[in-house]
Amino acid sequence: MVTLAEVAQHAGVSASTVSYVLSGKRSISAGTRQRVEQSIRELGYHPNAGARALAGKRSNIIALMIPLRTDLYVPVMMEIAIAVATTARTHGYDVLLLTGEEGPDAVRRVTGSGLADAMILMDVELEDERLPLLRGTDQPSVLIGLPADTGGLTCVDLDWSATGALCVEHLAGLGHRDIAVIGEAPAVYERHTGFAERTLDGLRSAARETGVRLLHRPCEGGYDAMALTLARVFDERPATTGFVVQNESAVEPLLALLRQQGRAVPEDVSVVAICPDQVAVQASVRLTSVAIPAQEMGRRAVERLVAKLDGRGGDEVVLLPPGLTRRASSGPAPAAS
Amino acid sequence: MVTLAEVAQHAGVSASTVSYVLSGKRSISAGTRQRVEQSIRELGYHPNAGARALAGKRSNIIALMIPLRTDLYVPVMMEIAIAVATTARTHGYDVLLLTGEEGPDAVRRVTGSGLADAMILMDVELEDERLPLLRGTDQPSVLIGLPADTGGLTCVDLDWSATGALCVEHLAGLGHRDIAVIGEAPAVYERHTGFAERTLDGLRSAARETGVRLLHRPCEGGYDAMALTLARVFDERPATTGFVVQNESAVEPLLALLRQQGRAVPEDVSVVAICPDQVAVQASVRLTSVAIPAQEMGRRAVERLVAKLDGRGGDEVVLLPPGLTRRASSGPAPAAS
DNA sequence: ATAGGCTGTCGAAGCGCTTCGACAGCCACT
DNA sequence: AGTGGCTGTCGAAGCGCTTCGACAGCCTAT
Repeated sequence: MVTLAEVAQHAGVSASTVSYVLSGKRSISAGTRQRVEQSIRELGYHPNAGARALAGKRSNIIALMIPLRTDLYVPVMMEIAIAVATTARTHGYDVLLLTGEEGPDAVRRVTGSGLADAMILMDVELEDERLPLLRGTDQPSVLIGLPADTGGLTCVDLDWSATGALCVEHLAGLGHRDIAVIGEAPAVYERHTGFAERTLDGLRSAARETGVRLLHRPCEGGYDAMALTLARVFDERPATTGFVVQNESAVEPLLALLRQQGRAVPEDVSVVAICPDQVAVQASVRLTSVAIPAQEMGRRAVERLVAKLDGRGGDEVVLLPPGLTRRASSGPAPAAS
Repeated sequence: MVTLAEVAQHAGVSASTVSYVLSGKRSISAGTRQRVEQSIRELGYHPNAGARALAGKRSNIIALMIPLRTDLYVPVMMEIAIAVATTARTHGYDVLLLTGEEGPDAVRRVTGSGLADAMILMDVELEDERLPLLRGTDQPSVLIGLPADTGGLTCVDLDWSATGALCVEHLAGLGHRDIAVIGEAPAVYERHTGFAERTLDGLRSAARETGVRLLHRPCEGGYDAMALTLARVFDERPATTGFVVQNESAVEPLLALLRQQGRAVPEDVSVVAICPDQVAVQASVRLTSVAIPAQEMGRRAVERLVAKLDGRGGDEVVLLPPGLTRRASSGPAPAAS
């Protein structure tokens, strides 16, 4: 293991000079700088992370807490995690992966041990038990997701309410009067996940404003669950011509079932999905959809966090505006039969 | 921030005594131990990670390098990552998330800086450029996946070759003579990802032994790509009655297309998938499948790694035996028409 | 009664780095 | 020529922990 002192000796300067070359916190003459940099390269020096954290009082590590569950759209989580990791690296930070398993204890542990300088929390519930801890510490944090009370917190999320509204407005604009919403699994609503409830709010208020009828049904993913749900929908509202799907593992089953029932998309029934673009494009019918900007969310979260670590900017709620892309799955409502 | 010294003072002992209570490396009288533990609790003490790493020469962090790409089955990666994180925690380790982006540099950085004590690499290619570095360092590592040359390396993986063989044997045993393999995206084969090539080997040698004809076609995920591939398959081998699918995002499209063409599963055509159980169960036809034991792989990788860190056990290749679960998508080959 | 061996605790050194204050040398003013 | 202000470099003091050697006190075997 090469140490600072060895580099210093090799370059013929003192250890502190090498340190200042590395950090840029004091001016160094061009000649000295070059000699030091040369020595660093020749010796293959890497600063020791522990020593750095100890002396500098910051670890240059960001903790990312991901959900343990896999009932929510996993690729989105993964994409966020990857975006967080790569963005963090561009700012000189590494990412520590925490699972939801430890719960609030993880927050205490990380805060207390100085393992990480800051944290990003995913899968935030409306009344999340980790929030009091976050408010009670001076360690910066960013939530991906919106709790009920955002006071004193920094959050980044898609504007789910606007997302819901957008879907309804699109369908209403095409003349659909009866819209069914295929939602996430019941468990997601039961634990009061913010995005699910907010989407619902947006859907409902847009329905009210445009005067369309809305039927919301949670749905586990998969073919069988979807079949049951769909049967119930048409049972209760035979005139349904528009679907909004928020559960990605219900998308393909829904399309298959509609096909099977002889309902053409988009001639008889229109479908709007809330899902990553990749899913929308790969489906058996290219889906009109509102994208979930996973990368953007991860990137923005890190950027806000780094800003806070640098003492720039304070608490803030960043809501990304949704965008609807029209593809082949939505069209004018059929004439009433 | 509470320090060791403060705990020591509070408990009326020396700092080293507190340290020994924490580490258990020297015997401590019951009374002293209790007083110290009491003080730790009262003060809410957490050892400082940086200081610990510096003095103890180990960070208690495991680095996990996940692929940046998302053309491979993402939920599997995610499940592995989560399993790694939770298993690591039970052994007292945290997990640092590295993306493939930095490539070999990440290995150098982590090794050189003492950021992590060991690393786990995912998405290993047959001739991976990170391998020489791994062999050249004394930092323990485990690969999830199998490179061409496993000398001096520890690897954990599903036995893909046996997996392929199992699929063919199952179909051959049911009387199928013409089998089509729907593989991963072409890019996966082009970069010589071990698991894809090994599966193919297993499929081929089992085909040779059972005397069935095999047609292998790489396939991007999604409906359109699958439609093209399927058309080609039936064009070249009209008598095909068995399918092995290794690309999870091709599973549902395949089923939909077969249905659309009036080919009943499993009466006319049998399908065996290589995918996580969840996918097999959620599909529109409950799929006969060989499971990808993502959790198991993550867990085993950490356990091997911890063993190496503890000086137990050396290099070793752990191949998990595949298991085929018969569900509704496979049955006897139809009588030749 | 004495030597030897345990057990439990302490003090001090040191891990590799950052950062503060000191200061030598130089320039540009008076 | 003298003062003041820069600029670039250095030495030393820690950061909070682990670990080594020392040793006091006690018990057992002779």
